[in-house]
Amino acid sequence: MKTTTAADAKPSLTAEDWARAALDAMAAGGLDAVAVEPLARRLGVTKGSFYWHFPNREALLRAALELWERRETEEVLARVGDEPDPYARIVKVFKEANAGYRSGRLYLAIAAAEDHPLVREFVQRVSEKRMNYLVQCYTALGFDPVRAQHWARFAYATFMGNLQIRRDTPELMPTGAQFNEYLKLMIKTLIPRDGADKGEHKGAQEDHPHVVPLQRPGGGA
Amino acid sequence: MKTTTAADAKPSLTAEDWARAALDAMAAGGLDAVAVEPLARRLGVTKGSFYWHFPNREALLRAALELWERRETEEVLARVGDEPDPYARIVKVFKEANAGYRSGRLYLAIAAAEDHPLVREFVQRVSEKRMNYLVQCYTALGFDPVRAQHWARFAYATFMGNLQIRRDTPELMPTGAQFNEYLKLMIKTLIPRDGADKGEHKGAQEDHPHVVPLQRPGGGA
DNA sequence: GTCTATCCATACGCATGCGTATGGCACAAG
DNA sequence: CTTGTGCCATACGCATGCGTATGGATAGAC
Repeated sequence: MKTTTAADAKPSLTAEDWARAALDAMAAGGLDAVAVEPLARRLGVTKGSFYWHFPNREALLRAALELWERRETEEVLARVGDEPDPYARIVKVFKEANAGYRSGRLYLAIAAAEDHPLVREFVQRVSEKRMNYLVQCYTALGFDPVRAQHWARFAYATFMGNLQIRRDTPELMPTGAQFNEYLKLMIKTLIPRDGADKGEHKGAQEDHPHVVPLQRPGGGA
Repeated sequence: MKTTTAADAKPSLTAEDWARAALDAMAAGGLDAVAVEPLARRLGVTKGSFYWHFPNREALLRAALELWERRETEEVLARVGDEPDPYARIVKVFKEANAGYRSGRLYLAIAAAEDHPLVREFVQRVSEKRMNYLVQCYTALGFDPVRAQHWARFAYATFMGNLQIRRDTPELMPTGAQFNEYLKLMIKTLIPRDGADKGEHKGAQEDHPHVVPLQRPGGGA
């Protein structure tokens, strides 16, 4: 069996193995947890291995952040995939985001080290990509640019805040049916039916209605 | 003149001076920035001073967190003060929270170190207090307990997410009139007029209408 | 079998932070 | 003037992490 995570499988590590381990450490203990010697111990080797694959700690950090950025964009594409309905796209993103806790936790850990210039650079790119995706969704729903920006920011903020709540005070997050109610409330509130200012949407459907309002197929990716 | 912040004024430091400096360091560089020797340098003294006021670093951390918790609760009380209208209370909290960036940044820095048991304890207490306050507001607006919880969590998440956005990608936050539009949108969306499930509120007033719906004076503090 | 490149271990110097031990200095009490 | 206490400096040992220098092991090339 090849685990590629423990200290037994591969007789020879790769740079990406180190990057993966660095991301794990980051999620667990923040930026300062990305230390060469502890990572080496966890990988079952010594520093000698590390300084063969990387010139220094900064290079490892960069590799880890690049891996993270790649994962993030791939995950977003894999999650929403080929969903044509912009309404369903937002719903999918929101549900997946609130379900998968691991990726969000990693984001919070990385973003907490925004004082590091390299980290800041990556965090900004990833955040802007996410926001742009949401802006495109709301634009496809018929919102004018300014209102699409506002609603996208609103939804993104709510999404990020839920991550924070789940991490800091998980007992404040409901479970089971209550959680589904909570999700439905947010989705219904955060996705008005059109770009008009009044009369948001008043029908309470089952999961999400398939009333594709604009259906703009040639979006992006 | 007594500055109590630099390294010149008081000939003798107090434990609270250290706690304040620890909070400043926390806001700037996270939990690991609360280090004895760097703080001593910043205060213009040496470790000898610190270990007279505190037995160890953990005690400083506790003192700093206690100071933080005290500040947080005082600030909330000072912000909303004696506002009787629950609608206006939520609006005030929201506006103050989005205006004052410093306190929110500190919260994010502290919450990022939730792996530390002591930090986690304080973060949970502060978060629960804030959430409870919001739940009370929504309850005063006529929401049943479950829906009050949902809306309070929703609003709190949005509030936290805005902090995060402002810290990580400030260029995604609008300024001036755009920001006021954004604020108004969130407030209008996050404070439905009553606890009913349909027909949220359809009038678009100026700032916030003074249509006190329930006016429950004997809330709590 | 020898040679060479790949991958890693060992050992060192350096820097920084924690905690302790001890000495010093100012100032008020007596 | 002495004494004691509050407040701090200095110096030490210890631990951990970064980066470097160098040697060793293994596997394919020839």
